Amino acid sequence: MAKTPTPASRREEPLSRERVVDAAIELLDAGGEAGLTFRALSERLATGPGALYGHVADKNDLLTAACDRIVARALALPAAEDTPSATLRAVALGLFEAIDAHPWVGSALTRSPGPMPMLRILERVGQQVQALGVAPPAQWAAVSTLLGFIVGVSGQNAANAQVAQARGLDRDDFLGGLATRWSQLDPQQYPFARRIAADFRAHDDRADYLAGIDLILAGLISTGRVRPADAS
Amino acid sequence: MAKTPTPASRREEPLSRERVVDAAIELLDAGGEAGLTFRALSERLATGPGALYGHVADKNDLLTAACDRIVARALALPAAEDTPSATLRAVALGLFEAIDAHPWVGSALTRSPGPMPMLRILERVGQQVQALGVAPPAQWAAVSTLLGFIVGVSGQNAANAQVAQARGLDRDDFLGGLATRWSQLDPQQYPFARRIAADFRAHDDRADYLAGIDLILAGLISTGRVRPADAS
DNA sequence: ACCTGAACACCGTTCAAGT
DNA sequence: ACCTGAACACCGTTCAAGT
Repeated sequence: MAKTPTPASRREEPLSRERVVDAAIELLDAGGEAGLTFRALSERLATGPGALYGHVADKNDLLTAACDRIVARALALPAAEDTPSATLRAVALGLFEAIDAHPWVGSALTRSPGPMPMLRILERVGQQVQALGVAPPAQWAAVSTLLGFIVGVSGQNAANAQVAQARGLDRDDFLGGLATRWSQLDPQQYPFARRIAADFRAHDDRADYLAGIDLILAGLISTGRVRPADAS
Repeated sequence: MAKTPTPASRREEPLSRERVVDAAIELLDAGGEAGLTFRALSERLATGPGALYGHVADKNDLLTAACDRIVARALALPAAEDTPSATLRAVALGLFEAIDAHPWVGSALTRSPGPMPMLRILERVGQQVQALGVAPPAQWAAVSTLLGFIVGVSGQNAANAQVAQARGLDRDDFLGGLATRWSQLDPQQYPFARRIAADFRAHDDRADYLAGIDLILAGLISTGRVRPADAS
């Protein structure tokens, strides 16, 4: 029932945008998007709420900056692999895991399409698509498919985790409960959901995610946009 | 500068969950997620804010119900086509257009993974995946890929539209502005974004979205999970 | 049984006053 | 120049009082 997990970092160094964003990430990780409050944040930084506006335009700016920090870190991690498609898989998995660890990033990413965070992902994914040998006219469609899939599925997965956490369940109990409810649906109206329930209970998010990436890569190969040799 | 576009529906019939959700959708369409307020909603329904809690558990319940209404309508529309993949494309496009017309549905969908709206989409997409002849063990991975892509890309597209609308720009001006900014990026750090900028300016969201669906279908075929004859 | 609307415990944001 | 923190204009939600 601890209201303040860490008593608050004392005020040694002066306030800075970096320190504000760091503290915001801690609050977001601890309490989700609802946990980020200018009052809680200023308390943690041992100052008044008004002081934050010297380093951050508004709450949206703060959320985007926090999101960007996580994304930048996640993209910096995976090294170049032997083949473009292996690197692409590593980048995609790195993002999946970063969003899984910081579920609020999922919704924050979708909200701010213009600025930095999405651009970083676009660049990293785009470079691999180009390295795969996709011709310029087809590059945009390939990148937009991959981008949508990566951000969409990672965000969905994180949302699942958030709901589970909010209800105090672990992932397996949450999926299990959902699967049980599906298996009890009206067979006339929901035949597929009923039948898939068991597979859903046992599924591996990470494996399915990577399978999706591979499915898209397979599509790029089979439509002649990538030479098979270029995809690991 | 009209604060109340429609003066408010007079109170003839009694309050009901349906009427509350209908009014919520109007507010959401008019002002996005920020436009939905229990005060504005109760005013529109000529009652007090407290009265709404008789028909709706809380704001999240209301948002999910509104989302579900839109999704149910969108899924009811597309008729069965000649082939499963053509039907799948029609369903996917119907959702894309519904989310484009009601951008708040994008984020609402991602937020509530358990309940109805996602289940409806899962069922509809799942039935087509099954009709395509995908074997049961591979069905879940195929459905989860399609689901993530459909919801992810549609939501991303809607978020773009929302940001553009919030800044008072039309879609072309918004994309054009983004493309211009990309084309001015540092060529060392963002070579891909720079080069893709022109294609991005000219791209067709709907066409790219359908191309993504086809890419995933092509992947299902080439990995032997679907017989080519079964995909239109 | 259902509605009403004031009241409660919060928000993000601003801005005069301080240092 | 930068911080402070009270004040403003809002929220979602509750609940005694009404009908």
